[in-house]
Amino acid sequence: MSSENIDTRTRILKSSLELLEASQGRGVRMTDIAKRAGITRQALYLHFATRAELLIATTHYLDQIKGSDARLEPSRTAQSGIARLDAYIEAWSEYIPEIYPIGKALMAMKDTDAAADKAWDDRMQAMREGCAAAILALERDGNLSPDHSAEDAIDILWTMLSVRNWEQFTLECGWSREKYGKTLKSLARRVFVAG
Amino acid sequence: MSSENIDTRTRILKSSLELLEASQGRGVRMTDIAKRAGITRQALYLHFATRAELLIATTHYLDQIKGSDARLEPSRTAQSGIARLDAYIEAWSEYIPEIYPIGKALMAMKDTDAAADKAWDDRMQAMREGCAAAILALERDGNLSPDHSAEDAIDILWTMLSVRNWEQFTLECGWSREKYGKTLKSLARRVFVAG
DNA sequence: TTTCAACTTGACACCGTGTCAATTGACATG
DNA sequence: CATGTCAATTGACACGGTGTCAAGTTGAAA
Repeated sequence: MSSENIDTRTRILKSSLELLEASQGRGVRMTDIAKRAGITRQALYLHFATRAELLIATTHYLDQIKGSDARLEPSRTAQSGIARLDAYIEAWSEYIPEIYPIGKALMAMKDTDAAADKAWDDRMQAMREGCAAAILALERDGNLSPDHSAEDAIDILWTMLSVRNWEQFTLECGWSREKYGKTLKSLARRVFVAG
Repeated sequence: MSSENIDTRTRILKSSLELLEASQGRGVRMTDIAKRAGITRQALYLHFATRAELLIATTHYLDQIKGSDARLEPSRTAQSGIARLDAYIEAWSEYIPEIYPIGKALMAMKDTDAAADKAWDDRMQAMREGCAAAILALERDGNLSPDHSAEDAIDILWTMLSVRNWEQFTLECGWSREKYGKTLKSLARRVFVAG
């Protein structure tokens, strides 16, 4: 096994991520992660104080190995507000499936664990920045529909692009990634672009 | 106390509902419900086999006392597809805040309890019928935007009106009930009505 | 050869759900 | 009055999952 001399902490994060991905974030216990990392459950606590902390560390690990969060950036280079909106939705639709499993696990703890709640909220707040940037660019171009204030438009885009919505479209309605991306882009144009 | 000779089952349901409403569906335990109903936790199980079953019964109790579900009907009498869409969104925006607390509790069990999962899914499937009726009426009028097939439009409306979205708009974005209703109606027109 | 850190073993606490057996108290019926 | 029934009580326990603790092992570095 190539993974034998990897440092333990990393092996834990890798195991955590693999299990979460395999189960779409549902039903992954500390025991399972420990087993897969080749250590005891108790040893997990030598590296992470709580399950929430481990889950949060797993998101950072994911970002680090996939550079996922960086991929949300390129939309900033787009010229027009419309292009920026499109680019952002495209990037986001690639990104969601990757964080979904770990996001799901974190969301499941929202109600009982303040740390998990905050960690996920922070992520969603960061994603809101991207929505705001797109809407503001649209406004600057004079292309924002007069139906909504910029603030409202941001709320709407942010909600349209929520992970819960992605979950419903893909998992419940059976939409493909392509259909999701294509439809949300068209929806966003229709809702936010004037005329 | 006027509630003393009410039949126990009803007293339990009443307590369950009150506690769920008071806490917005979060952290209500069997013990709490029993205490409020004036019986022991164990006695709860003489009336309901599981927590999920009690929660589900609570939704029926809520429908019964508030006649909430019936209020989703009047949109059927509306003339045009557009009026129907409006009426449905209006009724729904009145309805959501009422079922939200118990819905929240049910949703929290989705991942671990199959019965709760199914019960909530059934509700959402019923609500989808309303969405379908509105979209189909719009299509019959020749007013459905050519951007979407009827099926896609139903998926989209259904997701737009999801409880999770309502939660985000009102709880996270701080929208009032009126703003929610008004904005969703305007959004729906813009997205679904041709021209 | 000692020392230290990482890890193991095994036990235990806490919470919330669900279960069970034995008991109590009220009420109805013969 | 005795008997039975029914709803509820008391007290105990199981289970699953998280988190904790004390004592022991192992391997590598100093």
